[in-house]
Amino acid sequence: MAKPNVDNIPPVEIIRGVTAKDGTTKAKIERAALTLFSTHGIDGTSIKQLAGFAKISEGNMYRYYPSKYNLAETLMLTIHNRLTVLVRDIESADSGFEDKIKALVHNYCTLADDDWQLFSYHLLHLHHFPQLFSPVGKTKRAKPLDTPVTACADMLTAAMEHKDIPIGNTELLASMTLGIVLQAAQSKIYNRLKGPLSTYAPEFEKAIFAVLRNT
Amino acid sequence: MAKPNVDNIPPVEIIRGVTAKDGTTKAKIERAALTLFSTHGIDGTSIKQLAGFAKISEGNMYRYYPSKYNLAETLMLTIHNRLTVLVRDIESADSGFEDKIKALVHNYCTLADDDWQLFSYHLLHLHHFPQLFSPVGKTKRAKPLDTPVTACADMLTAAMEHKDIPIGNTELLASMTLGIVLQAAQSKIYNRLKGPLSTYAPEFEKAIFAVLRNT
DNA sequence: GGATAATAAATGAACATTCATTCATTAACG
DNA sequence: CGTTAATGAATGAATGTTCATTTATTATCC
Repeated sequence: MAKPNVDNIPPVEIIRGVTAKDGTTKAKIERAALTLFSTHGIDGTSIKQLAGFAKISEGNMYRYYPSKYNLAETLMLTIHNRLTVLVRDIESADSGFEDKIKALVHNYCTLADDDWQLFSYHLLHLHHFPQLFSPVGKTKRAKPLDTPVTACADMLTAAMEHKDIPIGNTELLASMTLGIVLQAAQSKIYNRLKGPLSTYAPEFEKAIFAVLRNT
Repeated sequence: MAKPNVDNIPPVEIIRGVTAKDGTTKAKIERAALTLFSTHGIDGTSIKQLAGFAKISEGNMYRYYPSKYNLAETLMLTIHNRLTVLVRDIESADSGFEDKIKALVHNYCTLADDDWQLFSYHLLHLHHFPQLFSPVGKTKRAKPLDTPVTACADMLTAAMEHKDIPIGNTELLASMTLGIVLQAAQSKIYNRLKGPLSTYAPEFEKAIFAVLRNT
């Protein structure tokens, strides 16, 4: 298998084009990958299984992706960047803190519901790509990748400066509030919660405000 | 690789004996497995790598575990049962709700800190073992396995009956409150939070109470 | 205690199988 | 016809597991 290439990060506009659900061969490969990678892991899924699920030949896979790892990485970058952009867009918007949180929860849930396979893949297998979350690695990488958690932490820092919420450990608060939504998402994957994630958005909002305003 | 055996669940007293940190061969295998499985995944770790890390021969692995999958499953069952027992013990204790939550957070963090490798393995790779979390699978399994989440949900149900907290969706509340702690743990794995998890126990308690008492 | 026998632990090469990837060939299509 | 898409057999490296053999430890007997 090809080695990870940390610097192979397609620009967002290209990324946005991936993971369509139409019947093209590329889409069939991507949907097969999301399904099988999510349930059996990347290393636990073979090219033969992917090709079988997508109902194409093994060799034809390589016309669309140069390696299994590149396929897995591209999919992960897609959702990782979408989520990051989502948070950054809201962060830079011209609205009050309360509205921002509400928009954040709503958009996050909607994005997850829109492509639950892609979202699950991110939730379950992000740790396969250390370069995507490690704050500043040991390598000489000039700019560490932006992440949803970092973006959330930045939002909280700004909110503290504007005295919207009490001063606190931003990394910790970002983790705890994100955890409220993400663990519920995990419970949905495990069939402990039913229906779209958006169903629970009002509860998420209330819980997040409760945690953040806690002195 | 040997297939998963859902019914191969050692009793708790046997489970408790595993994952020592002494220099015995079995312990060396288990520590190597926890380290490599956590970072590279189960399917991403070969017997050769395990043996190399543990500094024993490949063949000798099979004197202590019949297969790679059994090793991975045994370790997962160990931590999964420890966590479940931890919650159940507190649930059945004769103390007030507030004290139970405090004890829960404290013991959970302490257990995690005591064997961070084992805890991380559980957090990152539980989804490799669907039989451990799927509430009631499609199989004719008589008794679905007890889990930490189920135990927490039961605690919340009791608390609602005793009017310690407002009525609500127990599964959702269990997810959200667990998420507060687990996402922080994940942030610690990703080096976004420093020091032992117990450091943040008081913050966890406050956040959990804030969420649970939220009307 | 020291020599010998019995048992347990450990090794690493050998095995069949599976893997990701390549490539010569064929099919589809404008 | 020429170009692109698709196939699936072929390749060699890597995989999990087995096993004959060696080494270490423990037990037995004089």
